[in-house]
Amino acid sequence: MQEIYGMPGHLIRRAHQISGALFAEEVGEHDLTSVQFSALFAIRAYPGVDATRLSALIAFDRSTLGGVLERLEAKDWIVREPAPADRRAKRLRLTPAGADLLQEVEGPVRRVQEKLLAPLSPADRATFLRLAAQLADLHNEVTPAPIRRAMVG
Amino acid sequence: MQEIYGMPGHLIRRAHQISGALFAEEVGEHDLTSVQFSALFAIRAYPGVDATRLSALIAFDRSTLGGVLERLEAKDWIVREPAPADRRAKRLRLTPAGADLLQEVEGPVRRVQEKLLAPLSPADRATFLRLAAQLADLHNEVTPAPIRRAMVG
DNA sequence: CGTTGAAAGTCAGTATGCGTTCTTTCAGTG
DNA sequence: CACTGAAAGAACGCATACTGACTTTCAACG
Repeated sequence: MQEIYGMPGHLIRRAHQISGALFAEEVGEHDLTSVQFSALFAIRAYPGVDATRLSALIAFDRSTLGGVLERLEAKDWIVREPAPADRRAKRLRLTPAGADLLQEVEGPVRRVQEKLLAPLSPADRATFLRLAAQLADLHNEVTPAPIRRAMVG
Repeated sequence: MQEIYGMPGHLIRRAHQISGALFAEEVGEHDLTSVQFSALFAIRAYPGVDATRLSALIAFDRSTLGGVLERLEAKDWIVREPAPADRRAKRLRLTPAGADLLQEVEGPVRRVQEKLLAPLSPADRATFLRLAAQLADLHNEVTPAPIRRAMVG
């Protein structure tokens, strides 16, 4: 079993599992998941994005994002208004309630990140983040790569 | 958006996403997921385990594991036989086909792990694994912790 | 030996995550 | 301006994940 415990794939799955558990612990009472938080955050940063660009921004699968946006809309945190120039696209915006919620949870979300890295020494935290970012960035071909400097908004 | 891109939670989600994509690329043709591979591997290491101990060994949610085992059984890779001493439990074993498959995919699975870490220098790979293991180990309270030295088999 | 609390599995409900397909709409081309 | 290929969403199917409830069975205890 040591083979599995040492596999990067297994360790990454565990880290993801832990990340989700911590997020639920700190933010779950707001009825918000980490995925939904990322979507709200990105919509605030780029008011009026369409779903496809949003999916690229935060590296979500397009199909998955549909359901996420549906739930956010049902909770009255975002609206999907038709784009004037393109009748296929729908522009996404936060509602006042969505903006309020986002502000409320930013503290708790920061705490999640701190708790997540708490087992590492401060120096190791920086190293871990650097290596994780490097790993993700250099694998942008295999998954929906984020558009860092997209022509959005 | 830089805030999100630098969050450990986001980076870990990306790493998990990439890991899954690489696994599908290398092993997907065998109709096997990374989750199913872990289960098969652990069952081979501990023939006769029950589902609850298996879930602890590989850090799976117990409810989730039910469906995974069902699919493995449907593909004739494992059998669930009633435990003689405890009529609640079902002992898990590989079928010959399951054992064959596992051997077949071990090479490809190793390649997945190598590709996953390929963006890092050899020294950084070791560091990343060490830190990820440390992070996972020291968070064992918040999620189903693996029983490293369980009294199984 | 009967009661009781816990363990093993299952099931229902909700939320991702990804592949595939289909419709609608657009944009470039001849 | 008709045609074609591509883009944007929506919808369907499968596979995790996890919570909570429920049944069956066991084991410990008085």
